[in-house]
Amino acid sequence: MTCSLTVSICSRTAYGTTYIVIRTVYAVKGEVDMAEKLSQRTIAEAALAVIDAEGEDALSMRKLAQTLGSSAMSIYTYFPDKQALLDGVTQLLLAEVATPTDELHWRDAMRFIMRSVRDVALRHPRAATLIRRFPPHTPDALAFVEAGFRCFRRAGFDALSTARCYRALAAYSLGTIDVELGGYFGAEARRITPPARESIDELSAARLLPLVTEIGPTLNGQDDTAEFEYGLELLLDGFADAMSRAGRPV
Amino acid sequence: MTCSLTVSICSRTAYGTTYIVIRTVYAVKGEVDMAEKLSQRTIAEAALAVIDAEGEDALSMRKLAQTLGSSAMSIYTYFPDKQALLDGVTQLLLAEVATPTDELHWRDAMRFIMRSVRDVALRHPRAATLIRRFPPHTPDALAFVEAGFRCFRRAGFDALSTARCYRALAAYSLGTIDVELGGYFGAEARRITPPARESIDELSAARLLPLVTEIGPTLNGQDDTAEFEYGLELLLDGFADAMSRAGRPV
DNA sequence: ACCTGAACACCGTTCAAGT
DNA sequence: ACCTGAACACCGTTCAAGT
Repeated sequence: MTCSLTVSICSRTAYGTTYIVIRTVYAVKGEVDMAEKLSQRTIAEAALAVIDAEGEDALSMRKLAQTLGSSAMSIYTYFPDKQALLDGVTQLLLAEVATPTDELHWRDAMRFIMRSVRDVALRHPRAATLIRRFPPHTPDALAFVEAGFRCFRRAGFDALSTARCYRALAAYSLGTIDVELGGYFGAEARRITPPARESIDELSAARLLPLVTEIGPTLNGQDDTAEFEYGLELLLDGFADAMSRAGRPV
Repeated sequence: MTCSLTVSICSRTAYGTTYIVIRTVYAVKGEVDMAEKLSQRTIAEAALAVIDAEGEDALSMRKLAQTLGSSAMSIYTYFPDKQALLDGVTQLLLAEVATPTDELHWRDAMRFIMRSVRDVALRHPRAATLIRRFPPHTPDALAFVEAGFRCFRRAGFDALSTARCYRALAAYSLGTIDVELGGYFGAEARRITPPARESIDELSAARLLPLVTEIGPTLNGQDDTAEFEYGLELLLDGFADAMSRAGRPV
C-alpha cells in the first residue's frame, strides 16, 4: 500500500501557463521514492508487475492506478482503453526476447529465438498468455523477428520459405505456451469427469478410456524442456530436408 | 428478444409436494417454442450460440439467462461459476472433433484428427480460443484422444513415444488456432507502431525493419490450409524418422 | 496537456426467500 | 431440487471540471 502527495506549483506568464508538479509516493514499508512521471512505459511496466504478481484477472484500471499513485482515469491519457494497455504490456514482454547475432547459422539462430521466447514465458508465467493474443508491432518487440529473418535470408531462404518456416515455428512456440503454462496435461486437467456433476469413479473411467487413463500420467510427467527441444528439432530438420529436396540446400 | 411466461401448478399430497411447471418462451419473430428444461447441456449450448454470434466478451450470465428465458442465478444450479460454464462450452466443442476409425494408419489418423480440430476451430472462430484454455476431460471430449492413442499403439508406439508425439501435435494444433484465428499475421497486426502514440511513417519503418516490412505481406497472404498441412507433415515425417532411427520403424 | 472524482451502465456472485 | 429478485462489491469508460 502506498499513499501519495501531490504538490503542484502553477505559474502564469504572459506566454501561457506553466505547471511544475512534484509528486512523491511514500511507501508504507519505509522506502521513500520519487514517483516517476507517468508514461506509456511506466504504466505498462506497473501493469506487468501486477499481472506477474496476481494474474491478469486481478488487473483493473483502478488497482493499477493505485499502484501508480494516481487515478484510474489518468491511464486513459496514455492508452485509449484496457486492450491497448494489455497490448502495451505484451510489447514490453516481447522486447525481452533476445536477439541472435548475425553470424549464427540459421538453425542456431532459430533455436536461440525459440528458447528465448520460451524463457520469457517461463519468467512471466501469469503474463505469458498475452503473447498469444497480441502480436509484436513496436520496433523493440520486432527486433528478434527482424534478426531471425536476417539469418534465414543470409542462409539462402527466399521470402516465401522464410515466411513458411517462421509461421510453423510461431505456431509451435505459441502452442508450447498453452501446453506448458496452461497446465494442459496437468493432473487437474486429467481427471475424467462426466458432463453431469457427479464424478466418474476411476474404475469405470479406465474401462471407458483405457489409453487416456494409461498415458495421462506419462504426459503429466514429461520433461517440458526436453519435449520442447524434441519438437523444435523435428521442425528444423524438416525445413532443412524440404530445402534440400527443392534443390536449394541450406 | 424473447419474453417468457411461466405457469407452475403445485399439488400437495400426503407424500410430499409435486410441481408441474410449464414454461413457454414466445419468440418475438413469431415462432412459439416449448422451452427445454435447463441442464448443463442446454445451458452450454446456449452459451456457445452467444459466443459464436457475439464473441466471448459479450457472454454474461444475465444475457445468457435471458436467451434461456430464466434468471441469471438459475445457471448456478448447473455450473458453480462462469469458468465452469466456459469449460463446459469447451467440452461441447471438443466433442465435435471427429474420431478416426481403428483401421487407419497412424499417419492418416493423426492427419484426420488434426484437420478435424482445425475444422471445429474454423466453424467456431469466436469460440476457438476456449480450446487453448480448457483441456478435454469429459468422455465425449476425450473420444478423439483415445482413438488417436489407439492408432499409435497399434502401429507400435509405446506409451512414451505416444505421449511425445501427442504433445508436439497438441502444441502445433493449439498454436495454429492463435496464428490463424488470432489474426497473428493480419494486416492490422503488421502495422509497425512505436511505443508512443504517434505512428511511424512507413519509410522509416522500412529503414528500421526492412525484412519485417518485406516479409509481412507474404505472411499475411499465406494459404492457411496449405501452411497448416506443411507444418503437420514435417512433424509426422519427423516422428517416423525418429522411430526408424530408434530401431522401431512405424 | 494532463489529471481528477463523480457518475453510468454494466459485471459475477452471495444471500435469503420462494415453490 | 430448482429457481427467483435484491443486494454487494466490484468493473471499464464517459463526462465535466480542474490545473
